[in-house]
Amino acid sequence: MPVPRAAERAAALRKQLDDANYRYHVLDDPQLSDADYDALLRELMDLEAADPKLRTPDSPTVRVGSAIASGFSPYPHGKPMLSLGNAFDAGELRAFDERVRKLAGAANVSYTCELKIDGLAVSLHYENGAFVRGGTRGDGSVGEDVTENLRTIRSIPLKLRGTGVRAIDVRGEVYFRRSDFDALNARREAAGQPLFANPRNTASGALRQLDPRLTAERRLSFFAYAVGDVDAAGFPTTQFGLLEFLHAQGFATNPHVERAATIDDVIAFTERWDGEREKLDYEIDGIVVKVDDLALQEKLGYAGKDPRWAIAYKFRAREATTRLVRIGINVGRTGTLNPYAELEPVQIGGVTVKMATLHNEDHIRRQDIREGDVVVVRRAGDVIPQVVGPVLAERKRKLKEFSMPTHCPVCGFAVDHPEGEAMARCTNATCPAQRRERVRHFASRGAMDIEGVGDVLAFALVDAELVEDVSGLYALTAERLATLPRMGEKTIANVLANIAGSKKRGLARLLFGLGIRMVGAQNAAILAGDYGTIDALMAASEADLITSEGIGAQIAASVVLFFEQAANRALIERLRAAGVDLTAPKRERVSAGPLAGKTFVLTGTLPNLTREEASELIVNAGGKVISAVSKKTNYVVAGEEAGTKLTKAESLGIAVIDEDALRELLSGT
DNA sequence: CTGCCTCGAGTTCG
DNA sequence: CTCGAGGCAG
Repeated sequence: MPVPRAAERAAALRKQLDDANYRYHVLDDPQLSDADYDALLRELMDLEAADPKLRTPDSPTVRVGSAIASGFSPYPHGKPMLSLGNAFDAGELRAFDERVRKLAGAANVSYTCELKIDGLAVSLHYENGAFVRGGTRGDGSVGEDVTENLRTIRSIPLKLRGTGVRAIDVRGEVYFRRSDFDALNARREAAGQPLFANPRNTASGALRQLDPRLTAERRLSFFAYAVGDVDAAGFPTTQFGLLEFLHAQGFATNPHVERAATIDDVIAFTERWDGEREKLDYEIDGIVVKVDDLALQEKLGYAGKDPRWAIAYKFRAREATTRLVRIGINVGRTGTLNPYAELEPVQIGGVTVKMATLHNEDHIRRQDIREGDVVVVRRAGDVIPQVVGPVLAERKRKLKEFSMPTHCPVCGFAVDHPEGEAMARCTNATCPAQRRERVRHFASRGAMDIEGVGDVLAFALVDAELVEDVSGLYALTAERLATLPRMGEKTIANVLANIAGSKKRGLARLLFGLGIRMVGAQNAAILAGDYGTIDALMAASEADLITSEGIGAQIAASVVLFFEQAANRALIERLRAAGVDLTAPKRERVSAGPLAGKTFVLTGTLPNLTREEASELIVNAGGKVISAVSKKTNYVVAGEEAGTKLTKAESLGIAVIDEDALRELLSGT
């Protein structure tokens, strides 16, 4: 016989832990700290371990996970689990509404709008108030039995709280909270394990773990939103009422649900959440719209597999999975080896993505990305595609780990990868890839701004050996250009005129164009302004150079090193002989002006000004334009489609102004 | 030495 | 836009 006091204590603990779970996961109003919860849970586990007879199937201790399964048995669904038709814009929602109203023979139909959680649909079966088993959606009629894993999810009640329910199948979504996902990845990073790519695929993997203890560690969550077969008294008559019913039974239901009286309200709901979805602690991929009246749902019925009474409005995707076919290597103008991913083309947010940067070797290893993997691809800031990580569950066979080549893929020279540095470099200064990139950079907009000499022509010139280094551009003749394909008379004349025109861009742009390591547009302008001529700069020692604002030992050393090279000195002489302006125009020091001492950051697209124009106006008024928002920023000028800088500004409480407000500041009013 | 503020470099698609 | 890393103030 168990000691009665132990049995009583176990029952009391169970009740306390159960209540704590309910308050935390369903009511979102925790009253017990995590540490206290863990202490109580451990006490109960000890009691149960000392006397196995004290164990009950609905004890909170099952949530830490029990025996390892060898595979999953099939889980047949009573009523099939639905798939929904999709709508991608307001027009398709209206068409859906019209169909519904016509079939219903009603002038107006009201709907419920629910967030479509990006997780995995599951079905949970309860008998006489207790959770008995649960399975994944599978093909809708048969899924996999993942009962033991579902037990570990704390927002799934092991006992129903209400009475009168004899049997019920509750449907809902298992998902990962972003905060739990980030914490999991932080733990993995600390342990040197590869990171998971996104919450959805990780949740899917976690639910299909054979060892429930691993599932328990992942901390999944659950929202209930529908029922299958049900045998209960006092069942609600609307979808909205159904959600309230589920909540009363102890299920977490999503709080952001609304009744919509008309399709216009539905559309307003979808638009609102498309903008606010980033603010949630979980990912949603759309809005589920259902006819609110359950009797009307029944009447409308099904068209094939899809119900006629519900539709899923899908947001434009920001993320997709595709296969990574190959990892290629580009060589940059500074010799950096830049790995990139060749992808099977995939649509993301309306564009086809087939390439994405992989940054560097470290990044690839940290994410454990390999050729042949199925990967998650995202458009960062909705523009530049990036490979977030592999979907490990899809890695069916062994794939080779990535390693950076030890020799330059273009010229075959040794690759230098200093300890502790992110980038590997080709050591050959005359590497054809580097020469091509240097010519392209020299002609680019921020540098000498030679229209017509973009990457295609720059590469062709180097490959055809018409241009060996940037000074070669000034030695080009019409006859030589004519030997290249697609170069007609007119094009040739234009290109030559533009090259000639670039001779008077001045020292600052030229310095930037030369591509000295660590000398970008900003530092080039500072050096040009301080030294005035290239001869003065070439004569400067490291000690001289570091007296310039923002120039430290490393940059100074890089500049000196560049001008020490005989090849570079010869290059400068050829530029001089060609008549290229090697002096800086007088730096107009605007220390007064309406914007004196103020710093600005530009983001987004302004209605009437380009970024360059806005920047020039600010500088001419004595202000300063910097690239990143920090506490020292005075104003953020935001236009259409402003990015993360706007968010940052808001969080730092920095003044955000539009173009009109900027003009007011400029005019000094 | 640390933490913040900058700048440099490479980035995709239409 | 993002990441890495240099410069510099505290």
